[in-house]
Amino acid sequence: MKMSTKGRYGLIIMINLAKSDNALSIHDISIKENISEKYLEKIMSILSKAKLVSSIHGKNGGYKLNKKPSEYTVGEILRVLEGDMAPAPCIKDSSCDKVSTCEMYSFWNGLYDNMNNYVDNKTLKDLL
Amino acid sequence: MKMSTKGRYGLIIMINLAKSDNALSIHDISIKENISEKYLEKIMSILSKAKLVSSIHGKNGGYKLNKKPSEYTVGEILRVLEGDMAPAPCIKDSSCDKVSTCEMYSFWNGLYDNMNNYVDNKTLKDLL
DNA sequence: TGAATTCCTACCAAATTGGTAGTATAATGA
DNA sequence: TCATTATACTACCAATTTGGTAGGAATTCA
Repeated sequence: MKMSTKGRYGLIIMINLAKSDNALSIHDISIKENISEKYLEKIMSILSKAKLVSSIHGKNGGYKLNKKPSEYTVGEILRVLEGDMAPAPCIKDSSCDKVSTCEMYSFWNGLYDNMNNYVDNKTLKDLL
Repeated sequence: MKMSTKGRYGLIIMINLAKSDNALSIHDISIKENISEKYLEKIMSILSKAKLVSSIHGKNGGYKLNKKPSEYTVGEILRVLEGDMAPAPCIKDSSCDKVSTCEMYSFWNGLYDNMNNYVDNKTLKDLL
């Protein structure tokens, strides 16, 4: 039950973008946060493909947010980077036919609701 | 943010033991839950070393709980199998010196509290 | 045109996950 | 006492995930 660096670094990136008026390049963020440019690039690519940020090519380019910080929930950012937070497969894929009698199903489901509720009720702006 | 099979199977095992008056062998549980004996054995060994269950050698042997189901929190079981649920390293190891100014620290800490609170307020008996 | 920048494909090492195999050790009960 | 039924321990292994690195192509600006 840990966040990987992808989720944690991704959130750091988003906070940096939220605090900046102009676009930030990978190079800028790399220096500021001491994360390798190559690894940042990979994380940026995920954020960009998910349309959470948009990119500006060429000189003076970089990345910027697509919405106001208050319009991003932390949940939507983390889900893009880490995938869904369902603690057990039965919560999402319904491949288990024992859910109706399973003692654990409602437990996992409750944990899932709890976590989602927490991350979806914080916006990027709340973190600043 | 997923539970591994170790945590999930481990909880299944504990529920089986909670429902049984006498000791259950790995063989019994393996058949009932369709989990390989060898993998069950590995998980049992973790539970046993953590003193959550005790083992009985020889014929008619097996494993049994050390306490009443109502005296186990689900949290203590999951922590033994999965480790602590701290979503970010800064929550547990204090190796990061930026926590006082970090925008994310209280966010991760809140998530951590939330999850612990949920799993520590359910007992094994609650799951039955 | 040249520098700065993103974009894309590939590769890689280490750790974790989800096991399997074989044998030693202990307890029981006939 | 001895075969049977269990756990205990050590070692191995394949697949996946994590956390990167390398190199070059495409784009934009000055």
